[in-house]
Amino acid sequence: MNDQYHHGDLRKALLEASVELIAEKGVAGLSLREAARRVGVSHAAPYRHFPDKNSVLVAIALQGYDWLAEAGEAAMVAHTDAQRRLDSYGVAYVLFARRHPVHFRVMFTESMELPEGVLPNNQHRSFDLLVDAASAAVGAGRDPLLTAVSAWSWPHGLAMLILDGRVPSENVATDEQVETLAWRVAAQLGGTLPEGVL
Amino acid sequence: MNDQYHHGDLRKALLEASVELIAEKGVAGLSLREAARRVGVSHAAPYRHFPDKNSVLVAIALQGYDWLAEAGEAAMVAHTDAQRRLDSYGVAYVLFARRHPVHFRVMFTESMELPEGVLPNNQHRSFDLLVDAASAAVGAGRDPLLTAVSAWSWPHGLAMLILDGRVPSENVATDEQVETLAWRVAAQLGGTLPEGVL
DNA sequence: CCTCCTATGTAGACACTGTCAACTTAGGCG
DNA sequence: CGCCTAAGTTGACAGTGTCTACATAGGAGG
Repeated sequence: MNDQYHHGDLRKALLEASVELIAEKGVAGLSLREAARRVGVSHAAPYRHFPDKNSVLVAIALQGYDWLAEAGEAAMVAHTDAQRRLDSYGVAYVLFARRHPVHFRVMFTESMELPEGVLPNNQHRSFDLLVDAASAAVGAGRDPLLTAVSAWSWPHGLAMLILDGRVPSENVATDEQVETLAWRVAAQLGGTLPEGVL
Repeated sequence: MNDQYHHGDLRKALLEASVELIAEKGVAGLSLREAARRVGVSHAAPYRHFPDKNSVLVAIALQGYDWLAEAGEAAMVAHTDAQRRLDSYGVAYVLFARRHPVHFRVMFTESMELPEGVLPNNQHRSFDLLVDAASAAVGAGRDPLLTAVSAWSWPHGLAMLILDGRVPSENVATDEQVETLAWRVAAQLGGTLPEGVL
């Protein structure tokens, strides 16, 4: 009986409905009124939980950054070799984008404006991870920034291209295929292929 | 005296105003009515030249694909070594994104839907170029698709990260810096640095 | 030179959106 | 038990994309 006046956890329900909506119609297709409608609440109710539409996007993005950090950590912990750790992060990055396409898109959508002070320069665990791993992988005298940017660029691009349907779909039909492709790209770009990835 | 009833070339003027608007407020901030207003024409006038808002985005994107193809060709023609040609394409790709950020964003924005039959699977000169160069760079028995995807992923990611302000801005303040960074990333990812790029 | 046809423009309407202000209600705390 | 406040509602406003009906100008054909 929580479909009364007071909803159980409207904030959460709205976020879920928003993610669904974005999955259906894209980030630009998100409408707070439609989300409210789906949750069975009036059109202005969302404003009791979010100051504006952008804040909904921010909430989804922050959730995504956390998940990405977890996935990256989990992937790197299995390896000790610095380059292998970087590659693992990259593969996990691509796989994350594939498994949470809505969150990934929102994280990097132009129309979402992060509040001042929150990741103005990528100050988030998910990015610190990358920078730390890059520093560790850098030989004396090499540039950690360059290493980090390189290690970030290819998974970011690959993830985007896959989500945009720019990689022939028969090559990215399953999560396994995506993971294999990511490893092979990593190898092609200077890493070494771990055993058992073909 | 073309501020009469009939505008000189309203279609072109609208496209220019749209690009300006997007530069100011992002792709999501484009409004046909506002563009019409800036051009000094009524709110429905754009519909004499474009069936809908999406078509404006498509027109901008197609323009961008053409420019990208030109830039890629121009960059590759100077080199004969296959890997060097691929890297050159990548660097030109990043530089293109930097010089035409609006077009680049529109080209890869989720909210633009290309009409059926136009680049459904990247059938455009700009992408053919890449695939051809990849095929040429592939040793016997290696996978051309993998090579193309790899060679596309890093510039695409790097370009996106730069445009999103995710690369510390002091490292990408000028076109020269961007070009140098792109070359260094290419080298870091398996290519070889051409002479004179530091 | 005049007339009429059509491409190009305008005006007005509709449904939808984000957002605000004013009102209502329910549920927990004194 | 009553009241305060967090949470939800209703109604309004400006802005949007898009449609339909109307207006006009400028060139083609007589």
